[in-house]
Amino acid sequence: MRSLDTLTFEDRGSPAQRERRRRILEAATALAAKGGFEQMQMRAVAEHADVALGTLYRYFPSKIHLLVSVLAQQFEVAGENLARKAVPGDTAADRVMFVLGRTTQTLQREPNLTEALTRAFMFADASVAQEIDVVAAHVRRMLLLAMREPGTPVDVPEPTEEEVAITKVIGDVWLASLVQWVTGRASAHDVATSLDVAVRLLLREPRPLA
Amino acid sequence: MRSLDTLTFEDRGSPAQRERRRRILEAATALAAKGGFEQMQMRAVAEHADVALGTLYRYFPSKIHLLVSVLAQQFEVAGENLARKAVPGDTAADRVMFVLGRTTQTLQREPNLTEALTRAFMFADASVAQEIDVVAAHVRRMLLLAMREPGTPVDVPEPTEEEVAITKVIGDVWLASLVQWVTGRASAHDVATSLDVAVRLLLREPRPLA
DNA sequence: CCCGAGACTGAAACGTGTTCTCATTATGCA
DNA sequence: TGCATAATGAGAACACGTTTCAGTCTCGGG
Repeated sequence: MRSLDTLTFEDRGSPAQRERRRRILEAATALAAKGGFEQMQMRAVAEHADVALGTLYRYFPSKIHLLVSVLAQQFEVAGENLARKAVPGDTAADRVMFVLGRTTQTLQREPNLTEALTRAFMFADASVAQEIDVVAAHVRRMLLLAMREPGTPVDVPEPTEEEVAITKVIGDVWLASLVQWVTGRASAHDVATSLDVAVRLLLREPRPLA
Repeated sequence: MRSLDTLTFEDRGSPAQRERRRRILEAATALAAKGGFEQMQMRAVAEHADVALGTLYRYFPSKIHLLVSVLAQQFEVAGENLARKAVPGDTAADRVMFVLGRTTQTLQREPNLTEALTRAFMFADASVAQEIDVVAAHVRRMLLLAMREPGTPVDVPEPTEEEVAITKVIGDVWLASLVQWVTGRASAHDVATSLDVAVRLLLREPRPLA
């Protein structure tokens, strides 16, 4: 079965097909925002998007694939917004915290949607690797952008191993915190605190060679 | 050794009930070890444990509850083994890495079981908070034990905020790495590397390394 | 314009987690 | 002991993700 959903593949197909895909993602987003993971049901998505259930499954081979694709779409928008103007903050830690705080706030404004997307992301297995990579790349890029001096291109010069390692750790902490938040095991404040601690510990200055 | 509250809960009921509970956990563990999350099916657990399906659900209100309870049990055993002798290593980082490496290795020796337990843990919602807390407490305790000088009791003196924050971050990274491993998005080596990086960054000695 | 290959639809069907029903058995108490 | 209550067993039933299938529609090549 052909997978249709990475960015490069998104533009494939006839206009009618792109339109169907758009309607499906829109319906999935709306339903997830309304009732979270459990209430975003495949039959309901198909109905709202006005496609047959079989067609929905041709476009997205599982509920998890669909939700992770929604997540990728959300991060794409967030990444674009972020790239529009320079990240404020004097130190890397400040800038990273700004980005994390802003994105986290956006996510928390739609708690049901975030719950659905986070759980899907966590439950995804190897078959969703392609979609997962899209999301991971967005996150990595956002964090690297923030760690660099404002105005510096994100990939020139190549990020150091240390920088990549730090973005990985921060991404992990962010994800784990979000999971705790969506499952009601941590408050929004707890999430902010965890991130603050992690960023302070990881990006404290001056950074001795590690 | 009854160090944690679960045991008080676990010991409730008649001998026949405790025996049923034991058989259920045993069957769940065996089935998960054999076929992972998907193949640990509730009907099969009930059959292997020789209880009716309804009874299984009276003891564990969902598959997730059951698997997280198995996880708590596993960590209890691991914690006991760990407490038996002092953690080797000259620095906190060394000792934490030792504990993480050893536990991770144990988990990776039963990949299907670990997959099942990790996914259940990640998928758990607020209704599983009690079981989740047991697991989290075990992890926190293990890491604090390793960070302290060998022989120091883990709770005397009270862990500092910084110590607790660090254990939280390390726990998050550990969990995120495990998720990536069980979903085939990272190799065992990748997990070790992630943990090593995180621990080095978080627990680097105050003075630049000698 | 027509044809054939896919794509789409509508509906049924399947698998597994979960719930429900009701008869039977175990338990604790007067 | 005998009874009220709760726990258990056996199995049907239900919900939702997923698959399948027969028929219909669409579209690009001849």
